[in-house]
Amino acid sequence: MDLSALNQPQREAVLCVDGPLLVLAGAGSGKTRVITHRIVHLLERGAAPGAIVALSFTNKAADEMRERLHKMIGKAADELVLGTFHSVGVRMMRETPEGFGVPKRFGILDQGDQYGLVRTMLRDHGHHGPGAERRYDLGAIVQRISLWKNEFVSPEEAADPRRQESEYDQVAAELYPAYEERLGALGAVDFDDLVCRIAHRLAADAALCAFWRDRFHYLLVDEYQDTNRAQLEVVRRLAGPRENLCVVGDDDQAIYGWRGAKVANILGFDLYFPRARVIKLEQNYRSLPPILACANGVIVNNKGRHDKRLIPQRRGGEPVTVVVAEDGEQEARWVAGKIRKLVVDEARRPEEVAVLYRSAKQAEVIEELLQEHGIAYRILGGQAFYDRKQVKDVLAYMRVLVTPRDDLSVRRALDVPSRGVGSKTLARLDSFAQARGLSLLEAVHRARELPELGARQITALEGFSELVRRGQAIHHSGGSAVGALRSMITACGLRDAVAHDASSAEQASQKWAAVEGLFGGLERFEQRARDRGERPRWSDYFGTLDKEREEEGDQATGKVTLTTLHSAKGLEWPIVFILGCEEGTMPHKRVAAPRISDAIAGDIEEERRLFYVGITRAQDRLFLTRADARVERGQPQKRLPSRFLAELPAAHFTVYEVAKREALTTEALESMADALLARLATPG
DNA sequence: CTTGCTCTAGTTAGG
DNA sequence: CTAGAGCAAG
Repeated sequence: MDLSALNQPQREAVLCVDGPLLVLAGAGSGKTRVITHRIVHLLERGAAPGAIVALSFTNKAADEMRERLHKMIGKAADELVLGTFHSVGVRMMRETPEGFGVPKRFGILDQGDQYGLVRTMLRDHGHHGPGAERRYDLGAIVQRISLWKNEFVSPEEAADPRRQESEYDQVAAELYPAYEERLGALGAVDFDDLVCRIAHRLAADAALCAFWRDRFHYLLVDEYQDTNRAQLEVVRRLAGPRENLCVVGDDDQAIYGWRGAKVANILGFDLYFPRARVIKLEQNYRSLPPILACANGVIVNNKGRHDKRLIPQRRGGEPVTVVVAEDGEQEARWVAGKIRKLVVDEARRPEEVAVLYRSAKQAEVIEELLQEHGIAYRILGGQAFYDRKQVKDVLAYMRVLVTPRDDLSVRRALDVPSRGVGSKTLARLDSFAQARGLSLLEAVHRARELPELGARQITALEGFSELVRRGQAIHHSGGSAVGALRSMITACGLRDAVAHDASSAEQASQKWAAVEGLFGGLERFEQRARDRGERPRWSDYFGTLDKEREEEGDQATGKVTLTTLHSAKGLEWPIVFILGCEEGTMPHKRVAAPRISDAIAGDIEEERRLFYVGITRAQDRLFLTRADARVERGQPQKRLPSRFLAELPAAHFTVYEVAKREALTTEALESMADALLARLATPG
């Protein structure tokens, strides 16, 4: 392998294969390159591809890694164990289910199921519904249970009054054992189990641990600053005394403390692995010097961190621009106008531009304006396509069609659109099915046999039963499953229900557009299978929904990116805007004013890291915008500049005030540009 | 069981 | 201001 493209510390990180290694990889320091080269190096030294495990946090990151390796080593890349902690966890559990104490075919609860479970448990325990003196935030309860599991706090320990600081801790501790029991009864695990159960069992079962240690000889962990306690434990157990472990991360980019990540894992790496070697990658190839000066100037204000800084490898560059607008509207107009100038006048490609913000809602205004200006955009973060209610509903129908024994999906389909089948009827069907060992759908087909059901309910259930039979008839007679799905969806009136729920015609068509997008994805999948002369394997489709979205629906080319700061991590653009650099937004006000439902207190240093992550996304030009006032909850509010702006080194930024007059000038320019464009667009 | 009114909260994400 | 959730009436 050619190592000449690497700098000295990068080369060391690639070659240092014995013992534990911590690579502190600053933003833009060529981290991915180190990981891929290291893997290739291991292979060249004779490691079996299947013995190399590289763990990451998202499927997307894992796929990108595999893609890069594919280019370097070809087919051998397919044998590497590259995946998320969770996906590798599933893989291990499927292979040795008895070792991990799960049934051969265990189910995995998604967040919706999990919430549903906790909701009913709250009710059963009298904390919800009539007579309850308090309404609990479901998410806060679920989060606590999740955090406990990941920190190996047993239900008994959680119930210890000494560790209960709020009412929420009490209620969560009360439900925790019942929740675990219920999971067991369902033969299912939740996402947390995919990691913490692995940790538990590897610790408790020496033979099992030996088996997996023998399989996985070389461990790599990416984004190590995001690992939690359970993930650390999995890594330790798998590494064993051999400690052939390389972790890569950046404590300055730790922004997931609120979901249980422990910066201590990376800060105290040498405590857990005393033999550890530490290599710092500080040379930054991404950004121009003023941007890095700002990044360094901000991040040095944090206390608990590894001492390091970003050293520019590029030259030149303009100072960072701090843009001050009078209000949120003006801020948005200025940004959108600037983007248009960049794209129209300076011929920058839209994909070179990104707009970053703290919370997903901030995208709306920009979105609108970009639409007005006819500039294409894509939105990262926020609610994922497959999490949207309409999409989930239609997907439930699809599952009823192709995997009719999937009770959860039957339940969901039965519920939407409303057809007069509520919780009572469902409970009766459930016990009927349970008693005879039937699936829920079979019980629905035999609704007539249930004497306790009302005539209305029976009619409704028979309607549903008929709907499904027709769909299945089309599907099984060799017709298109998606065609069958379409006819079911049309017949059941889901579209009307969506229209009815929406608050405007525009919103209705937006929501339905998501459904059409899903149909499109399903059709392409079906078509591809046909092209190969096979029957579509829907279980594969359901298993790779996210990838489908990435490949089909989310092409970045020709589009400006709008994203939350969190989702921006790991990405980069030539031109970056960061909106709302104000107290209350960044740092977010909830950090200063926590709630009793907050399981983890906010952390000002984490907010600073988030800002730092934003800054370091920019390659060439960076605009930090803020408004002096903003409409909040319908009322205008005065806003103060973010304290982080005061940390920028004076020599490396300039302030640009969007005065009223200039805003007018901007608009005047815009309308001139419009006129010009219109003339250009008209032939002759 | 569904509908419509009232109340409340309003960060960040992923498997 | 607005979306989602809970509650009381049809």
